[in-house]
Amino acid sequence: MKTPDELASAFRAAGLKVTPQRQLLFRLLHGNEMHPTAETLYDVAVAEMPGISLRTVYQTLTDLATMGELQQIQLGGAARFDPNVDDHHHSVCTACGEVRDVYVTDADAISVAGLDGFSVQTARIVFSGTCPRCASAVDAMPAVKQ
Amino acid sequence: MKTPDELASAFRAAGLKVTPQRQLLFRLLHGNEMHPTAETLYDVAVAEMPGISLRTVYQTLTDLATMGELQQIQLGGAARFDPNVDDHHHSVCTACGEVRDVYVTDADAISVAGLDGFSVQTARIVFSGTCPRCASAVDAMPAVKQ
DNA sequence: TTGTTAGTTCGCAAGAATTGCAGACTAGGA
DNA sequence: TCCTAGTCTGCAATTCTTGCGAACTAACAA
Repeated sequence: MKTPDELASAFRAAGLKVTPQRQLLFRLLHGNEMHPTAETLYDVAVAEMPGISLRTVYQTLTDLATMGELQQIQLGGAARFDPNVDDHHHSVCTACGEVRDVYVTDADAISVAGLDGFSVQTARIVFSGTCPRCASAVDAMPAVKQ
Repeated sequence: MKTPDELASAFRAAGLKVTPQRQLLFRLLHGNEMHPTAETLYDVAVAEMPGISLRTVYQTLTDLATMGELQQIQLGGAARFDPNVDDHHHSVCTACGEVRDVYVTDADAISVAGLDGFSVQTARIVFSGTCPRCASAVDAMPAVKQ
């Protein structure tokens, strides 16, 4: 994602206004690797700007996603937003729900069957499994009877 | 997914009952490549069994997914269900929303960075783009002024 | 065949996530 | 400073899904 200043310019260039609410969200998102939901981001935003509405957070996130400054990730439950728009993918821990960025190289090496003329714009990979922290938490747990 | 008869046995073996509603759904799902939502499947089911409830469809789909007989796909909007539990992936047309199965080989060839001890259980790829039908529909459309 | 009961179905209400709307407000140019 | 297109907020509405309880029934035993 662009820097807050660059986003401000981009918004003005697009005929959109740069409001304090938007500036706050630009700042909270920049470099953010938490893959927040709208609600999560709202919680943080409210702490800095009491009175900002969840509606505005949704609106701004949607705007940014439409402009391609944000990647929207659907994993079931609330959508997550990722300011990292580099070509990358995600891992999701099925235990704690944490989402992390994953970089895949040699993706061109794979062979795909069944596309039958389908023209691919994006290919997104989601790795599901257990993050190191949750894996060690299980190890540390006392045995549980089934 | 197993055949309806095999599913019936599996359900009984698991201490679950085989009701007419479930048998109908087993049948509607078997070999189904439509990737239906719960609602879509319900519409078809009601036609054959007036009175079956959407609640039961959700319940049965959840049961099947828990048993691993069904893959649940989250793409935003309603969840889709895929009785094909082979190792495969999906393409989604951004124009018409159609979901199709896609088979990827040599997937092991890719290199992944950033997993950092994350233990992968499943990797799912979603290809987004335009299906042949929608692509040709666009070609056939008169030019539109922006 | 009948009785028993654990599991199921159904309808409704509730919950979570998201969007539509309208009135008050304001950024940014004239 | 004024004007106005665009924005913000709160609320209602919508969509998708799940919780719950009463009525029902598959499946097993007698």
